[in-house]
Amino acid sequence: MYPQSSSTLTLAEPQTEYGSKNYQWVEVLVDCPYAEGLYTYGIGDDLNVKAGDILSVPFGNSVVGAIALRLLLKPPEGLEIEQIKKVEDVITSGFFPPRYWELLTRVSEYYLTDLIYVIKCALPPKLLGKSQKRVRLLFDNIPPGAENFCPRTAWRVLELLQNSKNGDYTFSYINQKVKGARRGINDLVKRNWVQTYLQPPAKAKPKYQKVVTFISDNSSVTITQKQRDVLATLKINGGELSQQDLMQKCELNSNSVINSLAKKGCVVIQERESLRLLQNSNPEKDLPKVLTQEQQCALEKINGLQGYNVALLHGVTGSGKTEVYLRAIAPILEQKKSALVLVPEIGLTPQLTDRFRARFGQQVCVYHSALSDGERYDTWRQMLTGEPQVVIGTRSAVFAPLPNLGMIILDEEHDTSFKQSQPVPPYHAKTVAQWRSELVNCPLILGSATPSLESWQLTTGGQKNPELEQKKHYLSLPNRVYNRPLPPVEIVDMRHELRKGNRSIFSHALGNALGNLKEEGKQAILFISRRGHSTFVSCRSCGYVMECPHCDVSLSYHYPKEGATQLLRCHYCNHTQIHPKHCPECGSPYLKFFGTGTQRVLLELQKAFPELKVLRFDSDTTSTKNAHRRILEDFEAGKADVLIGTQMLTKGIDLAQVTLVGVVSADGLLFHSDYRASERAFQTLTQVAGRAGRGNDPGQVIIQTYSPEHPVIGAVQTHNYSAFIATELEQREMLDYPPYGSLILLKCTGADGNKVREAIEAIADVCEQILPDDVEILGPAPANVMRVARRYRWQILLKSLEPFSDELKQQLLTLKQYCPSTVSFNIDVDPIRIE
DNA sequence: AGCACGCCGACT
DNA sequence: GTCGGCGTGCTC
Repeated sequence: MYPQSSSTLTLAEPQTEYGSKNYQWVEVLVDCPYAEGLYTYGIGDDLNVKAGDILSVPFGNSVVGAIALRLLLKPPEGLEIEQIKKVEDVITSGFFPPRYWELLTRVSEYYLTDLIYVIKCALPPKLLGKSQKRVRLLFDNIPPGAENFCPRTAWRVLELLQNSKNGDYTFSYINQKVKGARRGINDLVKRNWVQTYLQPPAKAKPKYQKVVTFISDNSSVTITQKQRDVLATLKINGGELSQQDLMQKCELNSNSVINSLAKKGCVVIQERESLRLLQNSNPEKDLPKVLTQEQQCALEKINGLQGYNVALLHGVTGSGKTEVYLRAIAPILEQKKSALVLVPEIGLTPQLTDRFRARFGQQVCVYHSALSDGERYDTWRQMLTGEPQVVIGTRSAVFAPLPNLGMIILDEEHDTSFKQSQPVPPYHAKTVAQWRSELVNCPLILGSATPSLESWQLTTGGQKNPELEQKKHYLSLPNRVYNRPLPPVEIVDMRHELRKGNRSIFSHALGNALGNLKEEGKQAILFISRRGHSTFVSCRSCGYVMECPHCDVSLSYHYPKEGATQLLRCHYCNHTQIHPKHCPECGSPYLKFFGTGTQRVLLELQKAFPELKVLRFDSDTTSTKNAHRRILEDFEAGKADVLIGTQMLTKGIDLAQVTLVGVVSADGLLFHSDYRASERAFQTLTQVAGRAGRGNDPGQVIIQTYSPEHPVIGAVQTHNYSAFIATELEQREMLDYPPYGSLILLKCTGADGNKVREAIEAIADVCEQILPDDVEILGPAPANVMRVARRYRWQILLKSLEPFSDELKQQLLTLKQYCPSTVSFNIDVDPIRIE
């Protein structure tokens, strides 16, 4: 199926026998865009290179990361020996678990992305770092009055360097500050006033640690009392300790005692890689809970799965999906295999991680982008060991290099953050997870309270492929644990409130419920679909709307707290400016705010209910590390009565004290042009509503809207998922949208609007010619917001009832040639958001 | 992508 | 002549 990759594939597998043959050359894939194809390097005597190793090699003018694909006994034809450079260093040796290459090449081919990009996203950051060219000032060589001797550009470079702290900048920085810096630098180099040098890539080096292992104590040599103590301590601790720990336990000030023991052959000291793993919270042991009959039933099904199978665990909010995961993983670990748990955003699910840690202790590790590079590197190395473990991670953890994978779980599988179109490859973690479980032949569990239409269709609809039909399962948890009811959902028509003379953002019902909160000692969550204060600012006199100078959108008003600076901010490019006192168009002082954001709700809430303590939970307040956890912990500890937030509130928050959930306005979710808008709105509202009544006290949900007749609102109110999904599927089928048809989005962006438009039109013309009739070409059309951060965006949507063939997709890659260099071209396979 | 190289017009 | 701009092509 993947002919061009299969040859390199088998050779890169770790089990390949290298024997004692003397390989002198290696074919590598270099980490350099536009340098597709293989390059050959020589291997020095000092290095031991194997297929699958990660190397650093000289390439052009710099040192780049590379992956060794296969070893060669002689250099390829048509290449002079003198041309071949030598491998500089081995960064990491042999990490590819079985079938791993196949997974990577499959991602590369399906998502039309160079293999090297896929490899990069599978590896921890900085592992394939590129070296930087830097320029350093040679202070002693510069004569006084140097400016009179050299040309203008050279002088400007010199001046820049002299004004810097160390007289040392990167080449690209100088190039950016001084135009035509290259010549200037060359001139200065000739005069020997500056020096250029390459800074090698910052390698994520493993940290080594000395480990002392007990060997014997009945040796013929005599040992001292101190030495006897050390040996005793070692034996008590399982015969092995790190030198550091041992010294501490025995109150030794140096390693001399241990060294003399090693000389006598009583112990051995080894250098071993130590892993800087996160071991902060060590929660109490969590024991398996008594399962409901439904949980038991689902668990038995999962435990019975042999090899590749897809199971959708559809459990309403609060039905105890996590407990099912935990119980499903336990036997996997007993079989000495590992499990992979994928979650939408790790920062939002500290509770899930804690729960796993409490159950499985040190066997759990977490892998996501909020970790420092060092932590990520260590976690990654730790996975390679093959020890049975549970890896909890976000999207990219689907590539976790676990050699004995026994199960993959995708929690909150409906979440759209599993698919991102930037940076490349634009993969969907669910799709990749499915491939991976197929390749390593293990079950895939998809869990959600609001399954995506794709997963629903996959596991409940009929499958054309009879093999898949046998391997799909639908497991349902329709009730909450302890027979807790789902919270009743009250819909408030805000037009009605207005007619009754209530101009506040809180309806009568929501206001009442908030007013009773303190008395009842309960907590509430308020959901707002937007951050900031107001969504746009407009002049009452002339109607002028404040707009972002770089994007085609209006600016949002930010007013974090009383007395703070009033700001206007663009939510697309983050442009920020001070809120003007007067309209820039007509000078009128009457500027009015429209729309409701988190800040405004916060201020209004404090005004109406000064006795309530409030916490805000959105990307403005959670940008720092661990902020999510801190805010949630404070809230859980009762340090506030109300938690106000955006979409983040929908994900995995399980707080027993919350009885009231208020949606300040559902309207922001209901009206989007996107074909998935309804599905997403339904999921968001249902998930938010599900935060209520998870403890022993019953919950209550109030949704405010100006369009109560909207079908999504009705479905959320009645908790009727299947009815909603049936109508939604019908509409998708009618229009050939996923899960029935397939989509590919072609995007062109660039600073010159006309150029972008010309390029996309040329591409559309070619598409008409090369694509078969059954592929529908929608567009070209400008993106919903045509200009973002000064760049114009146009797109073409390709729609096909049959999946796009590999040949056809390859043809799409050739479309890039119709874009001039100033216009960038991007292909998004299976786009999830079309805007 | 960088970066060199080479060609061309403008200016001291 | 020299400087600066820009298009083309290469990296084992």
